[in-house]
Amino acid sequence: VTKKKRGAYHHGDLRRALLDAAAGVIHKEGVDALTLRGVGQKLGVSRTALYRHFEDKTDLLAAVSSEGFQTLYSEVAAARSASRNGPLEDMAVAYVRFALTNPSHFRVMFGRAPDDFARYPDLVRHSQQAFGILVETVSSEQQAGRLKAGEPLELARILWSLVHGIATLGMAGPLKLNSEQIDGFTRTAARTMLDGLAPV
Amino acid sequence: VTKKKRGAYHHGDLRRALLDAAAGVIHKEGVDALTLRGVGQKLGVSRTALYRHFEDKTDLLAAVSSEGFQTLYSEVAAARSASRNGPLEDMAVAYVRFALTNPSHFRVMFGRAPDDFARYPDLVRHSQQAFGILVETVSSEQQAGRLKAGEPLELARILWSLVHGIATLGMAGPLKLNSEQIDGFTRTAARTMLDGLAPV
DNA sequence: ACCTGAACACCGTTCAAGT
DNA sequence: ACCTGAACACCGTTCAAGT
Repeated sequence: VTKKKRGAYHHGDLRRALLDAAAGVIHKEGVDALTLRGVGQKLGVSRTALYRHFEDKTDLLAAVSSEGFQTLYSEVAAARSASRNGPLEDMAVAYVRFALTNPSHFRVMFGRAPDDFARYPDLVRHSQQAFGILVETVSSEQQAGRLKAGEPLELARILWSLVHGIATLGMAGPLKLNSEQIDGFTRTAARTMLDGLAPV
Repeated sequence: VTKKKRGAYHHGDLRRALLDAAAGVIHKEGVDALTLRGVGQKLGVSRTALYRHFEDKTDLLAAVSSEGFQTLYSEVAAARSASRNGPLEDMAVAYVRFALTNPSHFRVMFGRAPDDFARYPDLVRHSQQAFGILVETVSSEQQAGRLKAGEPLELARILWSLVHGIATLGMAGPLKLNSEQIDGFTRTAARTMLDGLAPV
């Protein structure tokens, strides 16, 4: 975040800078602390400059959310590639880790009313991509005989619910697990579920 | 919501009225639409009358949240008493139904940063009570030989995560299930998990 | 005790005007 | 095109004053 001299134009990639600044505030202080005026000020830009790049505040949040889904996707994909304990278990750990490392960002991605974000095709696409890798992995695990038969979409939804629940509750506190315990808990939960999904 | 003549005192249970009005706005229009001024106006009361009963807006939301946990608890408890398909499965359905029937209320209960609500003992107590009935049920199902042995607290956490994930994702849309499908999905998910939890 | 209006320090957003 | 300050219609919250 570099200041620039007053009166000069930004003339860099202001959109990128706004996105990074917004994500930074969200990460450090939470969504409630995010104000368009504050972000502008931080970049040495007027409070309305933002409207050249985003329709409104929701639009900004949708873009931040969209980038969150891209990060989530790539971290889950990396976990699958480097998997040591089975792809589904390691993907689950990566998902939960992302949530606990970026709790405010995660809340922006999932904490809003569905309609708020439905009209952002980019966001919808990236969130579907993040789910897609799970469905795909379930399918290939079935074909490899490591998972019981059944509609892969349904099995994926069940697994996603479990992992998402751990992420949400672990974050919100009620699970009362610290960051060292959470990995182990996630693995236990995944294995418990997988035992029930083992081939007969 | 009855209007009263201008200038007169409220002199009823204003706290109760404020709580109900707030919950009503949250239910119908979402949390973002909740303003202290609007609630006061709806009750024919000045915009600062509320501060005689609540410290600030967060305090109001904590109280609304607390009542949400009480409702959730009693609906889950009722489902256990009237259970036909096993207590855990029917409790799961009740939990998810509550979330989908009161999505905005549910988001207020779970969607905030943990620290926001930690300092409200009433809220903490009621949310723990809601979790307590699950731990207790897991424990009694184990004693009845219908669940495999193990730390009941851990098994309860796993089950809670699954059910909470369904509630959150079902609500947010990504699960893409309508209210008729969600019951069936919840039952399937619970059974899938329970198969893995069956005694050996 | 309980309630009031006025005032303060903020917001997001619009818009005519500048370069 | 991109950026600006002024203005508008809101917020939550504080506070001295009323009954």
